Amino acid sequence: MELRHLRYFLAVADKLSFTRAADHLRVTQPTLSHQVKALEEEIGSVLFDRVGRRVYLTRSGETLREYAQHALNAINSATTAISELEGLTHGTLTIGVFESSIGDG
Amino acid sequence: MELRHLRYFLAVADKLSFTRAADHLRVTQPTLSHQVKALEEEIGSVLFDRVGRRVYLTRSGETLREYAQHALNAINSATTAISELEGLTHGTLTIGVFESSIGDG
DNA sequence: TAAAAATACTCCATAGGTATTTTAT
DNA sequence: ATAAAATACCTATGGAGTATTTTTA
Repeated sequence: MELRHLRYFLAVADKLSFTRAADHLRVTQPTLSHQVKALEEEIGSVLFDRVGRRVYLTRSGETLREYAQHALNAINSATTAISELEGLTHGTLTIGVFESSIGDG
Repeated sequence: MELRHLRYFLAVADKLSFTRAADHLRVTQPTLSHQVKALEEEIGSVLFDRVGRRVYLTRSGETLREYAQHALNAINSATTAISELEGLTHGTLTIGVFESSIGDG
């Protein structure tokens, strides 16, 4: 399982449509269908009921949706936190320049 | 970013050694070095200080370690929860068979 | 000089695309 | 007849490997 699978799965769970989710993700519908199917096969559980053209989450799908959202939230938090760390480093450097300019005049 | 990056990163963070982490993950050391470097470039932050042969986590690395562990824990919880759902389905079927055998004898 | 990380390259597995078919409205 | 998902097939990106170099303890 990779984050790609979770991102694709969540888009379909959100739109309840492979076509609209694919459009949103800027990938093609067959790519999305294939990746979601691969995920279902890997975890050994069907995530969506394909009833005609309509798509619904199964119990497994609803369960995965919650945990997958938590996982992606954690990753977003990580990148934000690291950006802030990097930002602080820049901030410190900027203050150093500012202070030396005070000493000069 | 993919889960592979996080799994590899966490292994190095745990062992503080690319060689031993690679051995643990059953991949080669160059593969691991390359993937960790790709992760560092993607998030725009160095995750490990390579001091000679020694490897230490940077502040960014320590930060990512926490969030990455949360993300992977969520995914483990998801697969466990879904397995239990699938297990329950099996259990229900088994009970059905048991009940019909009571009716017959 | 030995041990570990980085680099250079090669290969192939697979993500993603196009074309088409299937299936319900 | 139409719209959406599935399937078949193809391409090419990049993940992973082998060989080697660099570095330092």
